[in-house]
Amino acid sequence: MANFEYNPKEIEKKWQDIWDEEEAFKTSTDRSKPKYYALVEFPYPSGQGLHVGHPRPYTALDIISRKRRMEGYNVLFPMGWDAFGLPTENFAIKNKIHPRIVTENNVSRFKNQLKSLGYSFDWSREINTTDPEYYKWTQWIFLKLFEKGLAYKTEMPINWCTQCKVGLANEEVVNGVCERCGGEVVRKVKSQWMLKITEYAEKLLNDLDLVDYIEKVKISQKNWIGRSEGAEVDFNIKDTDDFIRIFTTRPDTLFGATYMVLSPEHPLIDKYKEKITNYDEVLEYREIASKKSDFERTELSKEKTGVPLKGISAVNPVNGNNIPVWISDYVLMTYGTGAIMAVPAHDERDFEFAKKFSLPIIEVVKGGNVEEAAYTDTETGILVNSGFLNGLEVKDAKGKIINWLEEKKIGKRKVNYKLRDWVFSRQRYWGEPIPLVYCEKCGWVPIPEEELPLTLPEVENYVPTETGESPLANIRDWVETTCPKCGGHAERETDTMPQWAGSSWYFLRYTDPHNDKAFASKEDLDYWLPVDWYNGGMEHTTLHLLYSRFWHKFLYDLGYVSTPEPYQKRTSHGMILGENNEKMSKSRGNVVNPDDIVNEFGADTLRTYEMFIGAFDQSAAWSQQGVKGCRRFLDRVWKVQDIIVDGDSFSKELEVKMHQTIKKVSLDFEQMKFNTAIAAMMSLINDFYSNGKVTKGEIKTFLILLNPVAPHITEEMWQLLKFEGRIYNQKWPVWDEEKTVEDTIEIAIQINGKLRGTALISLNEEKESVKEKVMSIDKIKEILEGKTIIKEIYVPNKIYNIVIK
RNA sequence: GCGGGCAUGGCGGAAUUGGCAGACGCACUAGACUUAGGAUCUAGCGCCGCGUGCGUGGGGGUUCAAGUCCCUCUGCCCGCACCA
Repeated sequence: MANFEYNPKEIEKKWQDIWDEEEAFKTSTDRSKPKYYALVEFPYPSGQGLHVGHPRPYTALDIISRKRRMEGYNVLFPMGWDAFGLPTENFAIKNKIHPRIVTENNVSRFKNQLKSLGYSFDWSREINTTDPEYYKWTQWIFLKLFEKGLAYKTEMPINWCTQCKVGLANEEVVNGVCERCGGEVVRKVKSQWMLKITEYAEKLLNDLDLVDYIEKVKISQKNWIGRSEGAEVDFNIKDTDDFIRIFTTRPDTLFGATYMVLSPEHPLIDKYKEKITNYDEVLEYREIASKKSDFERTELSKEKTGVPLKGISAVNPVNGNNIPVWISDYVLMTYGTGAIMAVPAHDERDFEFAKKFSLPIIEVVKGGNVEEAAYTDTETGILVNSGFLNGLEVKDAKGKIINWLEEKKIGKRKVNYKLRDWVFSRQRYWGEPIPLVYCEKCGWVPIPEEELPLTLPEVENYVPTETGESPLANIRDWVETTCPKCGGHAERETDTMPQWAGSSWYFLRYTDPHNDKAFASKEDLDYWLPVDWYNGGMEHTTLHLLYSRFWHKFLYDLGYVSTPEPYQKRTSHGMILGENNEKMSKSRGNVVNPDDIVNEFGADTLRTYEMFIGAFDQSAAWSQQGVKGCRRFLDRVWKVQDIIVDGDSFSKELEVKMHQTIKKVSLDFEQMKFNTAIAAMMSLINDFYSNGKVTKGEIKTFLILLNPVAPHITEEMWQLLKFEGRIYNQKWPVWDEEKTVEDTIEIAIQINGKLRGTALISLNEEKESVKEKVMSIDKIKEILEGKTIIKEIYVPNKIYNIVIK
């Protein structure tokens, strides 16, 4: 029958064209169907093209999407391009090609590659963050944030990449170097646009309860937000009316505070420069600290450094003791109040500092030896040396001292977050222009909505200026403009937005991508949101997820979207490593190009292998041999055509196996256990061959099960076997639970827990009758000879265990 | 340092509530078909001293029964990293 070879090259192109022509995967406008929104992270179209890591999540959700369509859902499964960003710009600078052209080329390459893999994306909804029709709305959302006071400009030390000459968010600094280029990062003070994500800290944390994210994603969100409860306490600066406000999570240890530490940047230092007798020394320390990158600050942490503020002392409010004030870079200006009370007896960092500078250590919680090490246990300790707190447990002491502080109005209960506001400025060309102008008279003024998008001007040169200004700053006729408010002279903001901007709301645009009246219509947003299943890499689980949740919540508060959370479910895929078990990279020479796999083996083989390679959420090493095995499987699927016989139902021999496989594949797909689902299908194919024949009913079901994984070969066979219509719009098969179990079962016979034989029994056979069978087996009789049976345990349909002495 | 994850044949990896460890694939071995085989098919394939033997990183425990539960130790991977 199959007198021709399986030829993926031919059939894959053929079916991709047919699907396009038939608009097979175009999202339906039929609102009567239940909706399903499946989302994968849209790629950054790099110059390298697709690598084999990309298809892993795409294939996974393509499988889910194809299955959902067969289950009767109206499915939205879109794709687009996160195309602003540094690599494109750097490439453009180097090769003197406009980044728009570079982007176009990269996108077209990526798109061809994705198309060759047969994904069921609705390409009519393709979006591109660099398209003015798209970034118009990115700018629009920014203006809303500005309008609501959530965008502000401030002078602040930022991480400055000396190589890219660009400001980086904390998150983009990895191990002290620039995440993208690996260049040195130093601190530099610049005026920056910031977004007040901290205002949403509590909601971003609490609403994690509303969603179904894998646990490790929730944990990383929580850690990043970093909520901690404690108190703010004011310490009087002796002989002044000023106070040093500190934040502590251990107000119970207040009696043990023997000195204070300010961050080197703390403003009170300037205020009291007259009083500080060693001010030169202080300035010198501050200078050194500011030059250090965050990385150096932490790297050199083995040894604490600091300078006392001579001439200044503070008063511990609980006991009136005078205590010295120091500055040290282990106290960060960006957390809490930039100042701490130091309790060396019960904080490791303070302990280390106190030991180095011979500062007093007072034990206030019993349980350790505070001469040897800080005692930080909060569960068991009892307060000592602490006046009215003596004898209390830590948790009770905390409550009591906070009440006391609040009564005396020298402190209050306080919640702090590690999360900081989002640095939203980039001094770069290839990003969304920030749609604000600065007017001497009116200050920062948004450009009118009808003038959006504010497009990027054409420039000769994309290199940032030496001073760190964006290249836009050099285009005077773009910069110079009039104030929309007063009509006077004004200048445009020349910073652009970070790459995170466009990806913070792209999932909303997919619901209505061509709308020119709104970022998406309320109707489409209401129907499609939330995203039912969002899969992406672990590397995006903190930032992208947090940022896009923030924007979504902001739009929710404004009434534009109707769900408090954007993504109902979030899963994560593991990385694909090279054959040598190392991360794939050019320099390691272990990169596998998906095009080569498609050419040699076919897209269906690539898809099958990517899903078979191992547990979806774990990293897995590529194996060319493994790819071959999957191709061999598809060859065997193809050749099954030789043994097909008539019959719409399942044969008696295979009925149970068929139902078991339908069940296994259906459930495994849902749990992203693609590897075992494919294993089950391989096993079924093996059974087809050992059975010597397959009915049309069996092959039909098999092809539908395999279709989400290998859509081309199954579509082709469906046609060759003259089944009706297209496989892509068949119904997903259902299993009959009763038919998933054989009526004859082999059980294990154990003696003292060790396997000593097996017996065939009928399903749910009574213990007595099973016992008879077991006791009649020669080998069992032999072992039992002369022994005493103490106990017999029968687990129905599983084991029969005899305990003897 | 803190948080999370992992450890099973030669390799990738399977194993509901504890219930026949090693599904499925790769590699390997033997045979068949062949001028040929890096194609295909058939069979075998955890280890050894071949036993009433041993075996899921090491040690201990609970249980009739442990990869799975508890205690403890070791090693690897990924986040975060002076967050008061």
